[in-house]
Amino acid sequence: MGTKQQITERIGVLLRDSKLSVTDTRIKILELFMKSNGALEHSDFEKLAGKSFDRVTVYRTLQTFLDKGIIHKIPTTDTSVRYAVCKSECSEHHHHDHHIHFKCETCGTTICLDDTDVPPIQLPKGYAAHNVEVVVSGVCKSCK
Amino acid sequence: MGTKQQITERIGVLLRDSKLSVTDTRIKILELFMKSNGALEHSDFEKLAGKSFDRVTVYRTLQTFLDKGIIHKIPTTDTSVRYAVCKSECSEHHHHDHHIHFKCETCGTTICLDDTDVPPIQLPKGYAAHNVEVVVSGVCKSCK
DNA sequence: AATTAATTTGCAACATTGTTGCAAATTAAT
DNA sequence: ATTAATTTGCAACAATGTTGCAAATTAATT
Repeated sequence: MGTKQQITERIGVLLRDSKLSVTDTRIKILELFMKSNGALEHSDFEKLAGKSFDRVTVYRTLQTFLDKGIIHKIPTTDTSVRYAVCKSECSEHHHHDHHIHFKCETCGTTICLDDTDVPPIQLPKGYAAHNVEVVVSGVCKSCK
Repeated sequence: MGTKQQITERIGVLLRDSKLSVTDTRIKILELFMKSNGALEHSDFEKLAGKSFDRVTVYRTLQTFLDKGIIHKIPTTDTSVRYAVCKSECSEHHHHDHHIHFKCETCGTTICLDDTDVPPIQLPKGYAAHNVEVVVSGVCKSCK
């Protein structure tokens, strides 16, 4: 992962590449993503960072990162929205998240299984697929 | 689908089988599910049924139906929760929703593709799968 | 390096969504 | 028909998400 110094540097590059100002909030939020081994939801930022930034700023920052293809959403069956950082192939307006997501029922974390491809799906006649989301739930490596 | 009379009869049987009282609210909500060709979210009930029942009652009714295996949730990437009626194989505490879900980007409806199986997923070593959720988005038959 | 322009942030106020306790009403059981 | 059990609606609250706008920060310009 590199030193804290190096991470901050990498985040700076990432933000500038996305034509975004480099601000404390954005650095901090990306740091949280990189430290975490799983997906984060909105409430996690308040828990992890305390009151270091405003709720509204978090909403706006996450939306900005989504727009720029820096993070992506993971579907859930509850009202929370989970976010994870995209890999390099993602770009503005075009996400290439051809991986599946895994939610551990024991520890609760959701992770991207980057090396597990989404299988081809044979849809009924007349349907055109643009995107396939797969979320597997079960027990993860660390919890078994 | 049958006449309105027949539908009400079927709903009564369904509720009694689930050991639930047969009430106006429950009948009405199940009617809405059966009339609708897609999944419904909470706000739909207020739109479709107006003020005919209380918001709290809807929350509680949907929760009850979930508990009894009458309906199931469909994952989304937003804060809404979508529900659809289960097929007969579903029972209390055990859902067998081995079908995929399709969300049309044009008309916005989400449907169950009951005849499209969830493909097998090869997880990395150490992971155990209990449930696989697949949501495909694209253009549906009616919108193409 | 200082000034200006553009962007981002935080606050306040509000809108929406989900939850809980409890009394009244409805349904089921006797 | 009466009693018991369940369900509903209301009120009040908690949590979550949104918008406008002024102040602060960052980036661009001279």
